Amino acid sequence: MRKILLIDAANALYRAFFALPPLRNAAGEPTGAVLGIANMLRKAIREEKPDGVAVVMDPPGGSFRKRLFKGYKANRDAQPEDLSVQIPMMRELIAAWNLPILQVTDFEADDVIATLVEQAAGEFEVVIVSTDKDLMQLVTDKVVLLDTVKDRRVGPDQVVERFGVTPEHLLDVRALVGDPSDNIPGVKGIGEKGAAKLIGEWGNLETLLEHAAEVKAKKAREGLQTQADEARLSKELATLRTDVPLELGPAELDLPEPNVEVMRELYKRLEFTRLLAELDRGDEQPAPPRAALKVDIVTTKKALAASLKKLGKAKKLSLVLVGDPEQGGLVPEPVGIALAGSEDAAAYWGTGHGDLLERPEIGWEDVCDGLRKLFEGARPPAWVAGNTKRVQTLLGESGIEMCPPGFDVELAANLVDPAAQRGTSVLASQWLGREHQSWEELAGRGAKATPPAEVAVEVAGNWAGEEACAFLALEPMIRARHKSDGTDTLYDEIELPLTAVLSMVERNGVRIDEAKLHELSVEYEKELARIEQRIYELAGDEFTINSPKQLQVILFEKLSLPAIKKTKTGFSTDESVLEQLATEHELPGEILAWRRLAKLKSTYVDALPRLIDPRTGRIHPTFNQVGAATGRMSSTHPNVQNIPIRTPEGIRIREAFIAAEGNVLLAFDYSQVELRVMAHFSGDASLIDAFAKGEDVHRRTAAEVNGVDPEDVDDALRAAAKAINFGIIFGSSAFGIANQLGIPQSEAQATIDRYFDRYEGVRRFLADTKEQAKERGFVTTLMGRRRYLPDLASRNRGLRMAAERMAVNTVIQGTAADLIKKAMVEVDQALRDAELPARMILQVHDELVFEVPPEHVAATTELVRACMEGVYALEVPLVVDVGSGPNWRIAH
DNA sequence: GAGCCCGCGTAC
DNA sequence: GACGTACGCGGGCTCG
Repeated sequence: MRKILLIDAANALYRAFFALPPLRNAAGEPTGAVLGIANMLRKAIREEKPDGVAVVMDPPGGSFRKRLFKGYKANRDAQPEDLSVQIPMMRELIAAWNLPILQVTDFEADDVIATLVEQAAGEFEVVIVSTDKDLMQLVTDKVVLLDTVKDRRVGPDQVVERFGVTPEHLLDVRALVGDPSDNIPGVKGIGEKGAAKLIGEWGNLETLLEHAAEVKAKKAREGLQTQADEARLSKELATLRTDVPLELGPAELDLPEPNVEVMRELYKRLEFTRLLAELDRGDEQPAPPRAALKVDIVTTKKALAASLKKLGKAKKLSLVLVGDPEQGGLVPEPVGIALAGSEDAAAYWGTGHGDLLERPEIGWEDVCDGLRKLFEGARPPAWVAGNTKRVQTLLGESGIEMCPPGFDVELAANLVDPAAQRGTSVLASQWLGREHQSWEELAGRGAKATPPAEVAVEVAGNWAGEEACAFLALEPMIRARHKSDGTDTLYDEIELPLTAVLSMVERNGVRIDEAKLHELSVEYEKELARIEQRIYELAGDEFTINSPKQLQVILFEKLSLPAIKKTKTGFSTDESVLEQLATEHELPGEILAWRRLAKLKSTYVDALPRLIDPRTGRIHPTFNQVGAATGRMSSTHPNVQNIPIRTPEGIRIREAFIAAEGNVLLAFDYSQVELRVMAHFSGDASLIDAFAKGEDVHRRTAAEVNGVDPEDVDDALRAAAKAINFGIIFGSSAFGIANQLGIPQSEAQATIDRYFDRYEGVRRFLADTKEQAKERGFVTTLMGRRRYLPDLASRNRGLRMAAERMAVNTVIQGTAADLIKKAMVEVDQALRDAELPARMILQVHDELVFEVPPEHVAATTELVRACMEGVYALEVPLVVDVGSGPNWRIAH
């Protein structure tokens, strides 16, 4: 029997897009989804050996279903720009294969496929490459769905397994369940399990609806009785048409010869190196999915000695630690470590694995001894890891001070494309075209995950060894990319050395005054209870104050206060709304007061003590060196970068961040760093002059924009100027600024216009930045950090404008991040050189905090300030404000 | 109960 | 639609 292969292009494209890391070629074009399709086509044709192939696509402009039901697919998100631009590339690819594309106006791809299946009935075997549930109704013993990614086929048995009914009954089940992704309503209260049971009992939808009253489950019965029409509509929507007019029938499909020349050019342009190599080899066999790899599983002292001998010869070692994922604090002891000296061989030293059959006889101490032998010699090998900061912190805690790392895979990949931040091991495997699981895929995620210690030592070892080898293979590829992108200096001189500095910052940690927080907790508790009673009195009812949903009922239904703003799910009760309502009723003001205290209590006062490490009595935040797409860092467990400062109640929390016994805190703050960066880039004469003279820039701006003397600028004028200065950095519109200042939009616009008349250079900088970003598809910071912004080319105005704001903001925010990161590396070195005992303990975007004995305050102040101010010669001076004291409130 | 999203609020 | 970058809390929903 002849076999035909039908490719559901949209399904494959979406799947590849979301499953694969967002690869790009050097020209900045996104290519990941097309690579996915290319692999899928190659694999499906090679393995299925079909007699005929067709690619099926949805037509532009939707299908007849939209007329049946206005809401059809209405809740779909807009197609991401990075995906849209890959559709023409996909067409090029299909053309190179010489495959026909079937696309019929007013019918979806699913209908085309159903029609082909109908026409093929009995005469052809049909393989549909798709994971779409709607297509499962077509499955028979001659028609299967193929998932090339997971290598899974869906036949009648799999449908029964998945849905509990045979394919013929699937439509009825789908009618009840609906499909949120297509906005098909279904019947509320009935899920997949319930639907299968009901259809199993009653045979089909109509019979079930007739006997709805007899259904036992209350929710389902009521649903069926009230939503019969929805169910029928859902069924109609999910029913595939088999009468689509087609230019080609199953008998006309064949397996054409691909156009190798066209394909080669396309692969070259898209930089599909592995496919290209395969094409050039004329290789019919696929490249091996896994590198042939040998992992030496070491669990005995004897084997460890032998392994050490072998590894001792390597000039470079790649390390992969296996252990519990960090939950903040100083990470726990790992259960094993993989070490690879070459791309095809690794060792895994297992210690903590609990296999009963082969419990390792070596312990973590033995591993540490081994590592010392390898790394603490006179000429230690270079070393590489996925997250070198974590390795340094963790081994450091075990008493092994590692030399600075040679390469950090996650960091390096981030500099190539900061948006590509998910699952680095997976991403890594994509660069190499090699299958490699993430740890989550191997062991599961969250509560259901197998703890590392319970994963068999061979399994963990093979995984870790594979990853270690992959890192070695990745290094030259990513380095080459850095070189061509111009991110190599940023990487070598700032980001990589910074890992060691941050590792130390995390290990230093911050001392917390637990007693003080406890006091605050008790005090806030009392006050909250008091406000709570008052709120219940005013509301005339008890409710969960922290629930916006319940609060809406009280405010807008019970008290009939005016609803001012909407959120996605209802009416907003945020601060600005409550502020406005406070003029009409006493309750909103009390809610605000309650919220402020409750926020402080739950997020800081009560949460911080729980993070104190009992071994050090301090909190040890984890810094994500590339936490933000702009290059800024972020912090977790806790987030030390959003500790309150603006309100009197909030600032008391800073008093709980204290210096170690016999020390003080020293805080260094870059003054107006982002505005200075803007002055530098724009070359704006007036702005540069203001900074050169050390003036108060906001005051100067207010004076210039309003044509008055700086002495005559009052608080309101200065505040307005400040809002505009910051607004420029954020890309605010008149609307945004008007909102923030509570002035009419026209007035805000007039002020903005006057601003740009006075600051011509700033206007030009904004325009130039956007224009260049559009040309290149990305922006760069002072140190060459890149951020791709594909939405700059979007046809959607909202998306495009947002991307333009990000472009400007990234240049400024990212440059400020570059500067402080560079300063951190240099300060760290300078403190060592000067042998000062100051310890860096915090970074808050434009601020560095140190802990230092009082007798060294003067020297440290001098040295750190000089480093920070001299980090880069901008067109304007960099100025650092310094403060010191027993706690962070006073030091800042 | 775990996991996720939402609304909200904190910082720079 | 309208101001950029983060993290984290409690409520509440879904799923098993």
